[in-house]
Amino acid sequence: MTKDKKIKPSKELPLGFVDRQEKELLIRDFVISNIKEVMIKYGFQYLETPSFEYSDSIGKFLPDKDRPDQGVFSFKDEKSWLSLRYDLTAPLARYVAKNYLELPKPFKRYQLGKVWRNEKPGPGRFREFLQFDADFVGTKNLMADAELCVMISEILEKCGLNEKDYTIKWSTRKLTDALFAELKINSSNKRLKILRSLDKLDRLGWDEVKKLLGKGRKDKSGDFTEGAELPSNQIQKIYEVFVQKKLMPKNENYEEGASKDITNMKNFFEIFDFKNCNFDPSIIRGLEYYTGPVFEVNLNFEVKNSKGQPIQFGSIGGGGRYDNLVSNFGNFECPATGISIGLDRLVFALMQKKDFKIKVTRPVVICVFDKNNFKDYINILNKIRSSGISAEIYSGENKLKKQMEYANKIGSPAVILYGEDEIKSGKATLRNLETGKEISVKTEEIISEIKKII
RNA sequence: GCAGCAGUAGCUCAGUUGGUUAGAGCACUAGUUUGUGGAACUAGGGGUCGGUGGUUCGAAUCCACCCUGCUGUACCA
Repeated sequence: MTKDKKIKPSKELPLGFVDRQEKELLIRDFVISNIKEVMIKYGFQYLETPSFEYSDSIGKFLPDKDRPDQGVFSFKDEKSWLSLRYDLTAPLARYVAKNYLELPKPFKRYQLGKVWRNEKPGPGRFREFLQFDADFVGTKNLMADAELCVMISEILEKCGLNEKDYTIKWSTRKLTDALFAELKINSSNKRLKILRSLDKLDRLGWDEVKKLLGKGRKDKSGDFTEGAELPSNQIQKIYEVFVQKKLMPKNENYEEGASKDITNMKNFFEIFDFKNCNFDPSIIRGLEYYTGPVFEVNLNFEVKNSKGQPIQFGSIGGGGRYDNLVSNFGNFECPATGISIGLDRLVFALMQKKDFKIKVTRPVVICVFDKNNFKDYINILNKIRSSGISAEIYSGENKLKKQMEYANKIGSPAVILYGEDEIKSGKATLRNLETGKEISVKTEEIISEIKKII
């Protein structure tokens, strides 16, 4: 080892990236296996696309800038800009456009994969995370939108949540379209500002959103956010629609769009006999590409950070209909709808749920007394392993005390001692690490005795 | 990006109005027990006090800038 500290490499992780340990990974595997089961049951195809895409095929155009727009990780090879994908929807649109003629219509696929965002991490939010997406491509039928909600609910309940642990809320973007028509707000900039403000209703409450719609808002750290500068009569109108939920006054835009979406969705939920969702006009979802129904999945139990403080957790996923996204790639009509779930966030929350337990398998440890006796140890080891039980021979070079400490630390259920005394008597010693009880067993009986312990 | 708070041992933190060799608990190592973990006791190792520059006889402590983390907020195709 060198004494010069300056040449030691850093042991820190890049901002927003984390190491994940066994418990979290096992819960993630559990969630994934549930997802796969449900997806097969609902008839979705499994797809994988690469982590990198050409920047422009996933919506990043970089005319004269040195780097593609912030938010994505990008680099330039000899010819083109490449970006790590920031979601799974954009690559899906690219994939569908590329294989349009061959694909069945509608095309139903699901995908699990990491996505990356080059932005500031928050509580439970990282710059690399695992996403699950399921989409219907090539249908205008709102049954698809409703079925996505039914399906996601089935996945969550399979993962151990009960119906009170989560909420699915839905609305349609046509509602805000109708509202903008009613209020004669045509500036897309202003529309966007209003949408963003309304999207914060559940987190901030109406009083704060009201400030955002008007002159602006100061948050609790003292930072000021500019408002949309709407006059108070317009704000009042928005209040009636989105908070009081008195529905829209009659106008053609509403009748033809939002109203149809809403009755359609309600109808399908009824036919599916699906009750665990609520119509909520304040569900907006910031994304600009949504065109119809939108939905959001929220968890209802308290989530804490590593310091034990409760945090604003927000939604674990959501989705909606994006009828124009795929057609960006070509001159064909291609309506679509889909849902995304942030798996790491779901797992993070599941880990904190009191009644949620995951089984971690740890090996029985065979202690080493005599380095010349590995033949016996391996015999015992093979016998245990071939019966399907996890086991290992202590792989270090320490004395018994250290071996016991090791077994204790890894959470091993039991150790097997086979030293001079055991060789003489022909019986191994099996120590239950939880109770500390030791018994002497013939090698043939080892397995049945271990099974009593684990 | 903006704002608030924070950075002292592997971890959690203490460190008085600036004053010699910088502390505790947990963890680690060794021993009490050379064939026995989770308890106890004894001893020990481990820190450029986030970084750089400044003020000072003297800085973990004061000042400036930077870096990192947490929380909120903005943006999020």
